[in-house]
Amino acid sequence: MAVRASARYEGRIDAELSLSDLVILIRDVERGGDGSCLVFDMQKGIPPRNWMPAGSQMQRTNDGLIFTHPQRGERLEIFIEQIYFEQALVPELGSELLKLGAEREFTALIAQHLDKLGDNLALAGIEYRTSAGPVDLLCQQTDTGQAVAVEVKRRKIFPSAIWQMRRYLDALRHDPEFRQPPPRGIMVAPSIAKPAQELLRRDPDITFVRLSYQDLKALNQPKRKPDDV
Amino acid sequence: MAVRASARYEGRIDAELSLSDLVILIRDVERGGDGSCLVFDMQKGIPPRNWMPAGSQMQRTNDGLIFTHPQRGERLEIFIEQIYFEQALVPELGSELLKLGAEREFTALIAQHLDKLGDNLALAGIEYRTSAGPVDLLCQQTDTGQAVAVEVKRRKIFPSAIWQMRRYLDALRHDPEFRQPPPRGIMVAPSIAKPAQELLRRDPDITFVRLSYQDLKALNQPKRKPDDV
DNA sequence: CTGCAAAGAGGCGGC
DNA sequence: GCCGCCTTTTTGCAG
Repeated sequence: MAVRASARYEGRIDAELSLSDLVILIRDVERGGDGSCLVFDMQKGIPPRNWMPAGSQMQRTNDGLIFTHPQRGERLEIFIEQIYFEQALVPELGSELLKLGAEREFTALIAQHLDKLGDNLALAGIEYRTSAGPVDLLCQQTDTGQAVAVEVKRRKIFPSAIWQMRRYLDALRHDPEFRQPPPRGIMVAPSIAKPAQELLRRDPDITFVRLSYQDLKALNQPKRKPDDV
Repeated sequence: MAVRASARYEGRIDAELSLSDLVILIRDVERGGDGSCLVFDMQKGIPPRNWMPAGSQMQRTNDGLIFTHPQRGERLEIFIEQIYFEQALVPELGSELLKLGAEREFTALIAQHLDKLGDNLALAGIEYRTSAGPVDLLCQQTDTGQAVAVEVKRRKIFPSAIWQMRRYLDALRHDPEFRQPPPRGIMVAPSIAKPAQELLRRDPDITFVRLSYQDLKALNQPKRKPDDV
């Protein structure tokens, strides 16, 4: 549905959308949808300007449309001035999305290439759960038995990630299985912000290894020469 | 545009979208759009299944559509099996969205009601920048001069927010202006998760004040009785 | 530009 | 259900 309309949302915040040219996607429950509604600017923006969650109820009025979600206390009113076009249809085939290269695969690849992180590392656990949360990879030095927590970021590392690692290490220091010798940490990411690097400079327990998903994928596909495209 | 199609995205990750019933929103630059493209499942989901950012170039092929964004190294191919409908139009009126009740307003309201956080508090700064990041509100005890960092969350507090506060306090302890007497912190939010509460129980420097945007709005509009609706 | 954090975040997996 | 964390996060803001 494409319209010229304004809108008002009340619920988790209050919001007013000015009169503008909009595309509205309605997932009508009666037509196999989940009861959600999305309102987009026709010109720009990835996120919707307004929306209602799955399970909303729709009412048509003289002015336009009203969506309500009583359980969540949300309400979206759309005041339609002009309808450019409207089309209803019943979807039959749902979609499935397969993603490769998200953090899970990145972590799995690193687990296959622990030598890139250092010598004598053996995998002790994936998503190992500490009291401070799950560590992406837990390794152990085969020579000393030292636990090595590995935190993988697909994007640039910021200071909060360093603190996250510090919490994991602190939790491991209270874990009877890994407390001795004192554990250390490795941050793996394609890049690191300067303030985060400064934190590491003063922290003898945590190191940074620069590695991207592309780097690791290349290791698994070593047959292509660099000039092949 | 509503279609039965499959899609393949290559760029920041690799992704494959199965053959399914989809709604495609194309912001064609030639028609006043920003060059972005959004692909939605007709049935469900707030976020798009696939998308391309603003500034992408579109090509029509026999199979369907190809979007490329060379600068960002992204590519989205859509293989169309059936077109349910297609409609092109030129948007004329862009939208503006006014939001009330987001964290900025919440923080501003708290600044007007510091008495709700404790006695003898005076505002020293909004979004006060420490070396660890900006503190929402910085206050000072008028009696002792103690700095009081206030962190405002519009939603439930989780442990990471407590650690965020600890970093701010640590930064303030190194700030010549506020290091003495040792600063303390107040977390303001409508609720707090149990693990976060447990952290606070052991932390004498940080306290939690339960307060929601609705609560504060009510304080500014005290004329209505509770039974008015 | 980088750094940093909010978002009406949504969505996923684990417990 | 709560909790923790990732996201092709996007968006906004300040230095």
